[in-house]
Amino acid sequence: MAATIKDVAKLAGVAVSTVSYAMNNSPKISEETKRKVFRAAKELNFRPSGAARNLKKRKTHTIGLFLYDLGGPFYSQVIEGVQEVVASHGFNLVVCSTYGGENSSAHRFMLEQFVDGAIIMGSSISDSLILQVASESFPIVVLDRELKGDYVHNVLITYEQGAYDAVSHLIKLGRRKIEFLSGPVTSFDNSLRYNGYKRALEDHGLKVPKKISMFGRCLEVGGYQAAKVMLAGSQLPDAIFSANDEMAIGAIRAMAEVGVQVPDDIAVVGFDNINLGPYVTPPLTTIGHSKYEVGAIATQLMFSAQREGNSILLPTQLVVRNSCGFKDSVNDFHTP
Amino acid sequence: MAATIKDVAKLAGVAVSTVSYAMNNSPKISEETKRKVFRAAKELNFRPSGAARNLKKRKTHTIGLFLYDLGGPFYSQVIEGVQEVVASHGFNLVVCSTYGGENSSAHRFMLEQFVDGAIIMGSSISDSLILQVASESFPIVVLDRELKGDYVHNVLITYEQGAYDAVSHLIKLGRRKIEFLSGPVTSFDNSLRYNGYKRALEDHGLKVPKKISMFGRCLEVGGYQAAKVMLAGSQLPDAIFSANDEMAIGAIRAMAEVGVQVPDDIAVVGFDNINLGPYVTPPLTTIGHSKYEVGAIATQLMFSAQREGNSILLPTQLVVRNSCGFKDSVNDFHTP
DNA sequence: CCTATTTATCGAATCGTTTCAAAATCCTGC
DNA sequence: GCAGGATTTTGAAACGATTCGATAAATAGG
Repeated sequence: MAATIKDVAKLAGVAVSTVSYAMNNSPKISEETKRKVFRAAKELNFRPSGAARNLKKRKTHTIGLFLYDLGGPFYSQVIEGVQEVVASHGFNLVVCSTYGGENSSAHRFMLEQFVDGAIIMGSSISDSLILQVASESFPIVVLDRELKGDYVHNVLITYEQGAYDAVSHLIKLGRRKIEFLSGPVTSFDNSLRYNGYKRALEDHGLKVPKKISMFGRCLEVGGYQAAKVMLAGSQLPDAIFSANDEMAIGAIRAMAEVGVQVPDDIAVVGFDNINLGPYVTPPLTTIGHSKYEVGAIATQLMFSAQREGNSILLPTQLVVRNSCGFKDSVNDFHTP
Repeated sequence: MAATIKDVAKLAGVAVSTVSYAMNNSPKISEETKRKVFRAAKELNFRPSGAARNLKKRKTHTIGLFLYDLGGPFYSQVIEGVQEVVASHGFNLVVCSTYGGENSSAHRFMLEQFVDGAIIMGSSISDSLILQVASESFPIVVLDRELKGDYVHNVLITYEQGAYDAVSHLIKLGRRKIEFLSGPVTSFDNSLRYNGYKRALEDHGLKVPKKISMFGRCLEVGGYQAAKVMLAGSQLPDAIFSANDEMAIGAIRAMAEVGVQVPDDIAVVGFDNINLGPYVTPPLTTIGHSKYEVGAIATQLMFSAQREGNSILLPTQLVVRNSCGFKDSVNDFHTP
């Protein structure tokens, strides 16, 4: 099998501890001995066992980023932010999925202390597990919920305000009958968006229609189907506020199919400002937030090693494009 | 600190080995003792150390997926394919970046045997390292190059043929002066695409123009800039074959800005069939390949545990949309 | 009732490193 | 040439689980 430090020691004619020091480039070891050790190590193709090292040091030098669904387009920028900061600290980063509940890789890694810290997004890891494992040697940052506890930090986004802004924008443009295209009702993010939507309507003296249910996952096809159902109804709204861009795009497709004009007949505003937004017809008005920053800040928070849970709130911006019927782009921060 | 198996043993009044057996639900242990042990474990909030387990078992039960850039939109479906198959084997999956060469997480994980197998995509992990570490207990699948060795498998895609098909399609539609928008010249994928392009031109008796260099990374903005340079030249081509969709989309944007009509003036064909393709104006004709399948098959290959390196070749398909001037969609397999 | 057999538990060795404290070796100045 | 300090090297004890073989306890058969 693979050579161990013992084999190297034997071949180099020194003690095991000497090899260890040499491999770690300790100044205690003379240059000559180091050379001998390196030569032996190379000859045996020696590679130190991470498992043994981790066990002895009780550290893994690795941070975990736990996401529900690794494939999601939304995540990629968050990942980049995390990656960058983790690397700048000289740590390793592993990204893994929380899909599968108790049996997910993420779950196991948290329990078995495979990582020295975690950034968690997209639920499916319970609050209680997080509170159970968070500690000085295992700080945790959650991105998708408010959770207080020692060594548990939050990075949140002003989703409620963002939704408020989106809907206010629609109202300002003269829309009165604005429906909400909802994501999964259990989602914290979704309910914030709904609250903002509701508050905006109420503040402007409009009555709040009943929620539109959505079909399947919170994706393009869900928006498509929801819009189809809506279009089959009697009273069409004059605007739709969608809990995310994917669904908004699906809704636009559904409307295009039956000849409903966006934005002339119905205005649409999405949420998240995904890359696709500027490319659809009409280009999607949406609420943006800086995903890279979320990742980067979350990671910094994790490394800050404070006991008391910190909570950071990041802003959203209205990104005006065409789908709401207001052509002059005010602050289109993602023109491709 | 965290409780160890020893503490549990003491509290439960049994031997360490008994706790171990109990925690692993061995039938050797009586139900009563198990209950005692579980109670003690819960009370101490005991969580077994993965590092210790890995060391003793010399297995991590984890597969690594090593990508250059975790954020890439292209990867997400590959990741899903891998994730699914890995999970179906009851293994953990970690995704990590090869960015940073010797210091990348991926590099360290390979050396330190943090994973029991690896799927590698996007170079930056050298052939020699792969050959060095591949073994019966560490099978490797590479997705981006041809590499032969024991326990090293390849999953390749008929990129050359795909490019040939794309260019032939353009020629069939009457285009004669077809330029190539190149990705990084060092890339294996890119050179296959170039070869297919060249062969198609030659087979049809057309002369091969000199390559268009590209600017920056192989992204939308690279295509945009390259097209700008091209448009500034005297002799415009009547078609562009782009090494990937992102650059094709950038090129289309550049042309739209100066009033060059796609596809009337210049036809454009991309490569990869990314999600964005159907949404741009005009919808992008491209060469598709099944990314999910690549991931799934690669993973199966990895678990197959064969010594002799296997090589699997997956096909590409021409996806006709509008950007090449042929409206009737023949086999648009990604209508959203 | 005693041996034979099964069933439960235990002790100790082990996985491959790190690291402390002790031992060995090397200097340096007198 | 040697005491005493600095420098190198070493041995052994961890780290926290698993697992083999041995022991102890329970059950069964005659």
